[in-house]
Amino acid sequence: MANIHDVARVAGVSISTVSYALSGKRSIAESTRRRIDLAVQELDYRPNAGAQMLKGSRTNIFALSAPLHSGTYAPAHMTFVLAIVKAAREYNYDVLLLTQDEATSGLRRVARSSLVDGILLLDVSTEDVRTDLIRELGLPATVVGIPSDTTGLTCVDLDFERAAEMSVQRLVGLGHSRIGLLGQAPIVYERGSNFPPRFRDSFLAETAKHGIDSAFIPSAEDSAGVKSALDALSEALPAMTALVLNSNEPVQSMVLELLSQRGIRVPEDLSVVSACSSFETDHLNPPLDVIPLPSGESCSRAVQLIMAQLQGDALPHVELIEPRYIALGSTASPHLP
Amino acid sequence: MANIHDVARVAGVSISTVSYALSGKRSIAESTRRRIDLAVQELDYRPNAGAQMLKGSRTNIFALSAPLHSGTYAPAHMTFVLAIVKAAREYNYDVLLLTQDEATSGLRRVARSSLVDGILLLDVSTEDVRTDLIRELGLPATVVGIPSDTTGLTCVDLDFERAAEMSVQRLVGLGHSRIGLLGQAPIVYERGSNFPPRFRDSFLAETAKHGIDSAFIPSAEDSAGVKSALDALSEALPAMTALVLNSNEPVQSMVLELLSQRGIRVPEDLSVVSACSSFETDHLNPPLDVIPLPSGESCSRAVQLIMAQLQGDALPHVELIEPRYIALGSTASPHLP
DNA sequence: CTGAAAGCGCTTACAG
DNA sequence: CTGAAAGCGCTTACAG
Repeated sequence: MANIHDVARVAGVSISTVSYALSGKRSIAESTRRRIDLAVQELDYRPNAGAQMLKGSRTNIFALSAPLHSGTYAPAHMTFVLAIVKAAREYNYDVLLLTQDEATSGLRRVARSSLVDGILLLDVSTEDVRTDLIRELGLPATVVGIPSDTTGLTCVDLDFERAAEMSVQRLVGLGHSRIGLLGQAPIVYERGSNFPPRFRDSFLAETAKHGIDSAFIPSAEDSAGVKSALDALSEALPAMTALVLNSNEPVQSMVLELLSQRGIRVPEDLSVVSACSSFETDHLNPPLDVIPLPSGESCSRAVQLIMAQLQGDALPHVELIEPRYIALGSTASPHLP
Repeated sequence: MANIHDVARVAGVSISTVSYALSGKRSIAESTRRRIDLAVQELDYRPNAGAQMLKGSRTNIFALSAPLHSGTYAPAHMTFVLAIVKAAREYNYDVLLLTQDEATSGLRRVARSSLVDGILLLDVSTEDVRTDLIRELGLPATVVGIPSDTTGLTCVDLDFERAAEMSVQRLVGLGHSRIGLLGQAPIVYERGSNFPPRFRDSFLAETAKHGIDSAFIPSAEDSAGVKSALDALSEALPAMTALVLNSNEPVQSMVLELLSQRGIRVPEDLSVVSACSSFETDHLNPPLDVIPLPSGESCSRAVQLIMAQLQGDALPHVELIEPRYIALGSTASPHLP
């Protein structure tokens, strides 16, 4: 493999000139730059990553801690992982993937060996051991999600509270006064996952604020579970005219299938909103109004925030992304009896 | 951050002794080793990754090229990614995640900058540009999946042909003579994905070999698509008594739901086999006989094979993993009319 | 606008 | 059983 000395020799300059030409850290005569570029091309030269890490102050690698918790919807998780990689690449950063098994030990290892410049945390729970570790390591880090104690952390996430409010306001604005919320699997609420409870609590607070009836039921992910969750919802909230879904794609599909089987039309008989969904709802039948879970935006912002920390001009803070409501025709004013 | 000189000073030895003590590459007096271990503990020392890369011949990082193709079932994909990371960690390797956007340029970049010791390819298609690149780079590499031209490549995958044979043989052994195969989305077969066609072709060959009737129908993934695929299958193969599913979890769920709705009992009226499935089938209703897609085994073997290449004792070859048939009660002898 | 040189933190022959 | 020293391939003050 060609090294910087080879390039310098071919271009007829010193290695420092080659280094500066490549980094752009000082001005180089046009003709010199041309010769260096040619030599680089000819030799297919790329600076050795190890040498750059050792000498430079950057490794250009981030660690991504992406544990797959039970109950986490894998496609959404995958979407975030890919979005992080994509966002990191825009700053010329690569991503080292760390998983469940090594949640804290792996982070500690890559941090202490100076293998990474920073840490990105995905899928944080309310009480997450990784957040303590991050405080201890003192490395630049961004958390996607909001743990209960955010002291000293940089966090970014969709504003789930606001998303719940938007869902309710939309439906209340249309005249609904009996709104149900179908949630995720019970385990998701128990294991301290951070956003489903945030959504649920805000939903309940907002409906209460408007003085209307509401009910929340979590739902298992198999068809029997969805069926019984829907039944429980009807029972808890007779004459429900609007339904907010905060669940994964198969569950939402099943709900629509069940409604159709029972002759319940959307939106004529029931308005339905798909809230904080990681997938497209326009191919559902019918397409659902949606507040998207903006993985691209969250991850892109997460990377920007870690880059700012690397440059030293950033203070720990929590950043909430404003939700967008996309109407696709699944909500309407309720039929008044 | 403490470096090797700090450790040497605290332990009262030379840096080379520290290095050898940590690498185990030469024998160290018990008392010396103890002092070094203590110093390492006290300083929380970890060798600098960049320096090790530069000086040592290994970076201890693999690149994992894991593009998410349209039509790929994300949970299965995620399972493989996690299994690769887990397997790599057992050899003290970390994994750098590369995605779609940079399929070849990213691999070239990390290879030419000596950032990685080898490359792992996931989800290869029959004609995959990444395989040519791997031949060109000459770096250790393992491909999970079987492209059409395997010359010079090290490949590992479940033996899908054999899995299809096993499914058919199981059913033929029970006396079935009209066996249907429900496949994945049509796009999966068109875009050159490597295993679904392998499974399909082997299924058709094996049923032909036994002289029995069979039919193959691909299936879209939404409930309407599954319904019409099942109908098409019944039409193509009237009086079908056994069904092989080579599809993702939501589709298999929907199939079982539809069968139940139509009063078709499993296995009394229809034997069903779940083939090459990345998910557990024991919580389906009813649980399905399954030939698992062994992501752990494939990935663990993929990493073993790349480690062997690093040690220089490995020749390019294709390695097929023998499928296992797990009976969970969803197959039985057909009712004779 | 360019170059010579120090040094980042290791590993590993070489030497005893 | 241990140490002194060279050198991996860069970056970056320092100097002109």
